[in-house]
Amino acid sequence: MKTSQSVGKWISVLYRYTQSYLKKQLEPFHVGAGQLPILLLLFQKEYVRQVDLATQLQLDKTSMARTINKLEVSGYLQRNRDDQDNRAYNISLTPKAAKFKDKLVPILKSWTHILMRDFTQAEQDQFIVFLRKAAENAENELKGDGDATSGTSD
Amino acid sequence: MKTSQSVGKWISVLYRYTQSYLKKQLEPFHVGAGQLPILLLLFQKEYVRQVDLATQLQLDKTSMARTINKLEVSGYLQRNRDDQDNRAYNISLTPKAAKFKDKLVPILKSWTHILMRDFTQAEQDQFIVFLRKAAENAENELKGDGDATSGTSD
DNA sequence: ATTAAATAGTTGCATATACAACTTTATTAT
DNA sequence: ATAATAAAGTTGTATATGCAACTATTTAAT
Repeated sequence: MKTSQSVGKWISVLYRYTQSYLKKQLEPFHVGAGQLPILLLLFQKEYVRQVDLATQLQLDKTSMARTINKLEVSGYLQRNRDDQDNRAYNISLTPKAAKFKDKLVPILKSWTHILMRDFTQAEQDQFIVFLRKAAENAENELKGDGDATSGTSD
Repeated sequence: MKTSQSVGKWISVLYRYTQSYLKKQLEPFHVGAGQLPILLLLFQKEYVRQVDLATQLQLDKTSMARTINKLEVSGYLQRNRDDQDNRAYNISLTPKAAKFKDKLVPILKSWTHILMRDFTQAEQDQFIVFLRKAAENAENELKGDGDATSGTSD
């Protein structure tokens, strides 16, 4: 099998399909697909500093700034200056966002369900293991992990 | 394991890391990551109609139009009106693109190697099977039904 | 304390991409 | 043949995202 190209290709396809599906499903709520990860994280944390959102979601901080801005304008988030650090914002959900949770979670589950059709539970788990491992490998490469020796052999 | 969110998340992370890596590697050649799939396809087909490029790469035709335009401006592609159909363009590589192949392929391979570090060959194959299957499931959902059995060629 | 260096955020600019609406050509149906 | 419909491409507009450069603060160094 010609692995060289396929991984990237299918990841790209899956990414775009996912964006497309979520965009459509989320239309009634005036939320974009890119905004979801923030909400999801905040369903669990109460409040998080903006920079930490970027780090934890592995997004550029400038993208984060803009995405948060959209969510604030549409009334899902609020920003408060951190008492300790006057540069930082603490981001937290509004009641509107809390109420939205019950709509959002099923949408996400439905998409996962669609993607994983005909996967056994074991396969699903294995798939996720692969994805995480690949992501970790990617991250080690991009933030210089030093050992870049394995390069182009094949 | 919490599958519901993870698949989408890691796909997104992998997609973005891939774009980032390729962008950097391709900088010297003035080619963007989004332009690669077209070149790769044309390394194998001599010429392809614009609309077929979009279909085969599973990209929107308007995105395709713009991407092809960039590649034409930077001298990698040429468009010729189809003799039979005066609406259609046949897209083909320029010599510049042909020469670029020797640089491009290793870059792609290196990224795959990075992602697949510590994967056995069997795991790599399995991973690809999962990705394709998920993509097929997604496609079946988004385009109601239809033939997602692109199979064989990649 | 002052200054230098690091951090949190923002803005400008660029790429990748999709959807809707539109133009130009082809194809089909009557 | 005509009209109606479909297909190939393009343009306007919007989202998601990253990098460089910049501002405002905080922290570390001397």
